Amino acid sequence: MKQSLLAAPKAARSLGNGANGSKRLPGRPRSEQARIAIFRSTLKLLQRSSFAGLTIEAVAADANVGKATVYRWWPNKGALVVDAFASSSEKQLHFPNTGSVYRDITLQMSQFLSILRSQRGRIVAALLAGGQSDPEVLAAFRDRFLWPRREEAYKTLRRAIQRGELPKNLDLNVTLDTLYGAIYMRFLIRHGELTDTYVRDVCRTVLSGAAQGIKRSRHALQKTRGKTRKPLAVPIPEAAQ
Amino acid sequence: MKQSLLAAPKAARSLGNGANGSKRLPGRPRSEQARIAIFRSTLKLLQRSSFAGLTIEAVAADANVGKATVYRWWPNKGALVVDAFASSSEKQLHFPNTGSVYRDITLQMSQFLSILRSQRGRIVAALLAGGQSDPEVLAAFRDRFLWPRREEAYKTLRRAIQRGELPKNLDLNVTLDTLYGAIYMRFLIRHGELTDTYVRDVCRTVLSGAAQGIKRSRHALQKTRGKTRKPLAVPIPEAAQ
DNA sequence: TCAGATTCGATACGGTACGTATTGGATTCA
DNA sequence: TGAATCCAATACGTACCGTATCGAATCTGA
Repeated sequence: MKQSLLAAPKAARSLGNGANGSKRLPGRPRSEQARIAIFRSTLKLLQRSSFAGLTIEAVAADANVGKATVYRWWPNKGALVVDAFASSSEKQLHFPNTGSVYRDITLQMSQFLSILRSQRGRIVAALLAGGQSDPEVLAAFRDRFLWPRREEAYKTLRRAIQRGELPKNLDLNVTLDTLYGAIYMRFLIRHGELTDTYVRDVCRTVLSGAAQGIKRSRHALQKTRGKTRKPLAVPIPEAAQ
Repeated sequence: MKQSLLAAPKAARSLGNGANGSKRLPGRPRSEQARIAIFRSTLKLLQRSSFAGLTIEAVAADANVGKATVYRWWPNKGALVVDAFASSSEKQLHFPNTGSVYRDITLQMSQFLSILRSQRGRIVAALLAGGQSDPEVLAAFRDRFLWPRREEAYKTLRRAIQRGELPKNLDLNVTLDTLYGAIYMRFLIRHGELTDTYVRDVCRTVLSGAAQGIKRSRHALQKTRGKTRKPLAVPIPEAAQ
């Protein structure tokens, strides 16, 4: 029986002497110390190796833990890596609220970029690479990393729509995939530099395209009449100033 | 000594009884039949497995070829996969010249999409996944797949600039990464459907954004004066008609 | 015609990591 | 105290790695 990477570990035992009110199961409780050490070693080794190069044996050895202990709680490498990554990437990459979509998104993207460029970027690459052979790894990446951030991105775009910066009928997913796809593509294929200038260029292109909305050759005036659109504020690049 | 994946195989021996004018080296010539069979089996197995799951032993067995024969000509799995893929994807994915950037790119993108959705898409995924652990695989993907297509894409965009559909100072790489990044992202993360509608939405967003060019708050009139810009033709989506 | 060079498929080899099983000791509850 | 569960350590069979060796096949050049 295959086990979902998202489900709780194999046994629903409480961790350590957690005072979670419920009855503690008999027997020796799971070692919180071992769990932490395994996560730490997983992330540490992933920064020097790749997903394919990471071995459970090396993780167990580095964490001073029995190999069977790893296999007891995680069914495979993908589950372990996803868990370790998720535990380390919560409460990160929030969107600001500056009153300008362009600024909100470029700021968050720059944060994202600095993560991708750091050692932790290797982990994102490892997850996406491993996800191509294991659908559950990919699903876990989406559920535990992509969607939480995207929920915030939706709110950011909706605020912009309410301000009149973006049209009401904007397809949020297309907009976000176009924005972030440009980042992911350069990150994964590495055919160009991931700079803050690039972030600004991408945001300027996509957001000004999104601001135009659906072009109507005939009915444009009727639709926008009576609604004053606040023009999208996009900065002038230095070279053109 | 590490060998480049792009270089010729380990020995520069001619294939079969090739009448290439030059002197044939002594000894038994390399078997063209074996080479073809190895490529065929590699691609065949990659459609059912992943990059990580593919083994040289399985390829050799499927091709009825000695394992040493594979290792004689390709230093590792990455080199083999890249070679097999490149040999099968030449002369594909050309850009049309319809007189409209929007049509040129949506048409080529739809072609690309149908490849990604087919069994062959698994090979692209395998290359990009494998490339995250092996920089040479990624380099080979760029050199033998990405750049040849991008050269054509440059020409397509330059034609559009000459027609006045796109501004002269357009950053071609940013434009193309934004266009195709949206495709690669959905393809690799699989969080949304890869449909022709998506292709049109992405193209409309990016190209209308690119058409606006660099917004100048003060000097816009002077710059565009005397040059009649042919407006970018972007179709109206059905839902809005 | 034959010697030399090189490839071929087949097979054997040591090495590494896999995932499982077992063992003996530690920790907790009833 | 006994049952239950965890722990680290270790042994095990399997799969694939990449290399080496073998005799047979195929080509060049003398």
